[in-house]
Parts: sequence; C-alpha cells; structure tokens
Amino acid sequence: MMKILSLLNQTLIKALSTLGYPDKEIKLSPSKNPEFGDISTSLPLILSKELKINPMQIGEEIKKVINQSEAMIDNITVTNPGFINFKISSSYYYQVLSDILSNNSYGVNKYGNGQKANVEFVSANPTGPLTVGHGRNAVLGDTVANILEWNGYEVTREYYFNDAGRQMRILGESVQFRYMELIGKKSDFPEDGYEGLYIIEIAKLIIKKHGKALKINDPKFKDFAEESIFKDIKKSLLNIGIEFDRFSNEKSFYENGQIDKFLSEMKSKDLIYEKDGATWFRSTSLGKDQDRVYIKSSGEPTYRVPDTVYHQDKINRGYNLIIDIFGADHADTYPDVLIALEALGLKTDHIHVLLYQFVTLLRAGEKVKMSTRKANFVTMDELVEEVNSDVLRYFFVMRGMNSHLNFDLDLATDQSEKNPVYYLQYAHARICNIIKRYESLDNPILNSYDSSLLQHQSELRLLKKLEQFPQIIENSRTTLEPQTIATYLYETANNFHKFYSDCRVITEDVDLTESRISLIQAVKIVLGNGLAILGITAPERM
RNA sequence: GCGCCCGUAGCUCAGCUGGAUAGAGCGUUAGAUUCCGGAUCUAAAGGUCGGAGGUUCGAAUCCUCUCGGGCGUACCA
Repeated sequence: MMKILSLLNQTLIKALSTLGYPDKEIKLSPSKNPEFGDISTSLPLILSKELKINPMQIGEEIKKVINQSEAMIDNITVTNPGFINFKISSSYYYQVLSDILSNNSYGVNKYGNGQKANVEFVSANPTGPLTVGHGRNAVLGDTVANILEWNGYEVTREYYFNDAGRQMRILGESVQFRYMELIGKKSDFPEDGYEGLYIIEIAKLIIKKHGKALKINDPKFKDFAEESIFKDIKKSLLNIGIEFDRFSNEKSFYENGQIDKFLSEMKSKDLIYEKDGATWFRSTSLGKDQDRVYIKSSGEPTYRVPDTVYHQDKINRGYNLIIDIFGADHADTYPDVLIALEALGLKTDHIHVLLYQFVTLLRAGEKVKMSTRKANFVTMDELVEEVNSDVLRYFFVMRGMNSHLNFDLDLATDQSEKNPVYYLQYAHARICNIIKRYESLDNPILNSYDSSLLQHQSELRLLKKLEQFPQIIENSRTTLEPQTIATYLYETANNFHKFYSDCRVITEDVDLTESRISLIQAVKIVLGNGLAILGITAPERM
C-alpha cells in the first residue's frame, strides 16, 4: 500500500498543476494539534508570496480540486494564516496494521538497493583498553551501520589502526621497561611512556610466555603488547554487541608500496616540498591556511600520510558510501585528507564524516581529564559491568552527536535505574506478557481480526505512531543521527503505555480482544525492530 | 588571535532544510491499583529559547555582532 505522505504529495502536485500554480517542493508534517487533523502543510503560505494571492484563498482553491476519497482523506480544513490540514481516513491506518503483521522486518526499505557502504569507527590504536570516550564512537558507528542496513545497504564495519608510528613504539618501550623491572634489570622509562597497570600485566604475560631472556629492543615487546591489547579491545566490543568485518592497519600500506606511490604522485603534482629537514604538504595551494608536515625530520611520516592513503584505498575498493566516525578533535584534520585525495583526481563526494562531541566525565561534580598515557581513564568494561550493555548503548545514542555528553560517574548506577531504555524494554516485555496470558487462556492467535474495532483515541494514536516507523528509518538515512530513532521509540512506548492504561486488551469481547492482540503484536514488531537498530535487546520479561 | 561545536524549564536534553499555543525525562507537588506486570498512568507548578540588532507575512530555527563553555589551531593521533 502506498504511504500516506507520498499519496498526499502526489495529490498536491496534481492539484497545483490543475490550478496552474507553480511547482513547489511540498513539505508535509504531522499536525501539532489534533484539531488540525493528522498532517498539515504550509504550502499556501509559500505560494502566496509568488502568486500574490491571499494564502487562505489559495488553500481553499487547493482544497476544492482535491479528490478526497482517492487520497484517503476524511476531511480537509484550511486554517489561519494559511495551513491546509488533512484528516486521514482511519481505514488507512487499519491497513497499516495488516502491513506490519505481514512483515516482521517492517521498516526496512530498499533505498540502498544493495549498494556497498563502509563505516569506519572506533579505530582506537591498541595502546590501552577502550575507555568511555571510545564508547560513544563505538555505539554511534555500529548504530549508523545498522541504520544503513535497514535502508538497504550492504555494510562493511571497519576498524583502522596505526601500528607503525610513534605511539606504538612508545607502547613497546613501556612494556619493555616493566619487563626489565620485573626481572630486576634497569632500563629507561620512555619519554611520554604509558603508565597504566595493564602495561605491567602485559609484561608479566611476556615473562610467562617467553621467559626472562628477552633483550632490549626485542620486537616481541611491541608485538606482544599490540596483540594482547587488541584481544581485549575486541572482547570489550563484543561485550556491547559490536563485531567488525574488517581491520585495516597502517603498516600494510607501507609494505604494499601504496605510501611510496602516493608520495611520488603528490611530488609529481608539486604538492610536497622539503623544508627544515621535513617534507611538507603544500595545502595552502589547495585553499588551506597553512601547510602541514607529511614526513618529520626524524624520517617518520605523520599520521596524515597513511590516513590519506587509507582513504584512497577505501575509495578504490569501490564503496558507494564511505562513513567515518570521528571525535570533534579531528574536525580540523580530516579536510586535509580529502583535499589531498581530490588533488589526485579522486571523487570524495561519497565520503561523509560524522563528528561527535566529546563525553565529559564528571566525578563528584568535577571534570575528569582522561588520558590513556597517564592511565587516568574509566574503561568501557568497568562501565558495562556497572550498568549493562543496553543502558550504555542507549545512553550514548540518546543525545544528538553534536551535543556534549555529560556523564557523571557517581550517578552512573542511579541514572541507570532511571534510564529510559527500561521504559522501552518494559513496554516490550509487557506486550509479551499479555500475549502469553492470552495464549494460556487457550486462545489461538488468529489471523483474522477486525481492525476497525480499534476506535479508542489511544488506539488510533498508537496506530498513527506505528505508521511513522518506516519514515523515521528513511529520514535517519540522510541525517545518520541515531538519536531520532531513540526518540521515536520512546514516543511509541509512551503511546503503548497510555493505551495499556486506557484499554484492557483481554476482555469478554472476543472480537475486540482479537483486534487488540493484533495491535499489540504490531507494537511488539516495531519496538523490537527499533531496538534491534539500536543494538538493544528486546526482553520478553524483566 | 583564528576555525568548528554548544548555550532552550531547577538539572539533563529534544525541537534548528523558517510556520500555528516552544516539548520530554529527572526533580518538586497532588492523584490513580477488586482487573492483562505500578519499571506504569493522570495532573499541576516551572521559559524574556545567553544578549543585541537584522532578514521575513512569520525566527528557538537564517544573517551580523556580542557574552559564556568545549574542542582544535603539533615535525601527537
């Protein structure tokens, strides 16, 4: 069945052409106030400017030429200062109910049409455990990937890490220092070394596995540390339901020659030059306000080089859509990657960078400055243990990514009990319970029901909310903002709870009971699907 | 200094491709259970949308300026 918004859109376009009015983009939105029907448009106000006709008059003209029954409209009103309001026929919403019940994946669409999308997220270098800060990135990325899947894309979840640079070298040296310390030998603690206790744990594991004979500068220190930390990172991610399809690393781009190839291409375009013993990217010639170092005088490339090559590689792999999830601290750096790629003649229109603002951690009302190096952090594992994966995932997604997220550690548990996620899950569990009760009364679930018995205001409101679900998913494709889904689910649960308190599902009235059972089954499907997108469980009981 | 993000109820935040009376949760106050799960529901109080200009029939939303906070402005990533 055609969705009401497309139907109204078509109807209005037809009306405009009938009246000889100019073609305008038509904005339809849910009515703010029930007395304005279900859906409204300010089309007359927009037209009046150009037509120089009173908007109320335009509204009346449009109303006159619309075939109401064809567009499933019960009633049209035109209200000041120039809105057209549509009251949609309830038979439309009754039809929606059967649509939902006949389709367990209600809400998916084929927009992406199987196109390939790549979502790169987390991408934390394996220098320590994942922290609460990484959590926001992880949850946003996985949820965005889910959103794309529900919009018909084939999604690759990818994790990129730097394993060739300074950070990893220092990690190896830090482990080496602890190792030597443990076996009673002296060595230097590296400048900017990692101070966390986990470094000592890794050193102990090395002793267990390789004994005490390792010498200074043995590559095993770094390799073992990297491997060990990565194992933990993967475990932490799995803990909140996140699994990657692909890991990419910096080192491979050195080994396969892509870095050299990139540098020589840039050179041939005169986009790099030497100064003060370093190699610079001439980004000022591409509109930036300053040039950036590509290769330090030490001979080590800056992260910019492998990052650019990595993106080049992703482009070459042929994705139709490439998403990067970055913290706000990258806001200034990713454009350098894009302009370099464009300078090499590559298209970057399909690369979308999603920036999220940082999580502000509070402890006793004081801001906590997190640093992996200084071992001043709260790990994601600790947090999941204190709350749980569902609460954590909802927490990170319930605010817009442009908002700074305040996280008070002292209140974490308190807040978790009040976390809205339980409100959603409770609605789902409640439905399951009613259905179970219904079945236990020896009533078969029938496929026949008379949805037109659903006349109560709470029932219709709930149905209208369910009808919006596919549209919500469609919209989330363009915004890639998980929060809108969280908000929608909250409203749906809210409408269900109101329905529950207004209308008893299981009554002596067999026909009405069957209709209401169908209704709550539909709610269950929508809540379940929405929670699945957010990566949150939909419990049968709590 | 410059660039990006934010500033909306006591607190945490929605609403921001301009539309009708600016919404929710928490907290506060007052209510609801002979009945499918009270982790629920109902109601009240609470606002010069940081401030000042401007554009418009219409601005929380767009523009300019300004104040306050975060982030960046590395030969760190």
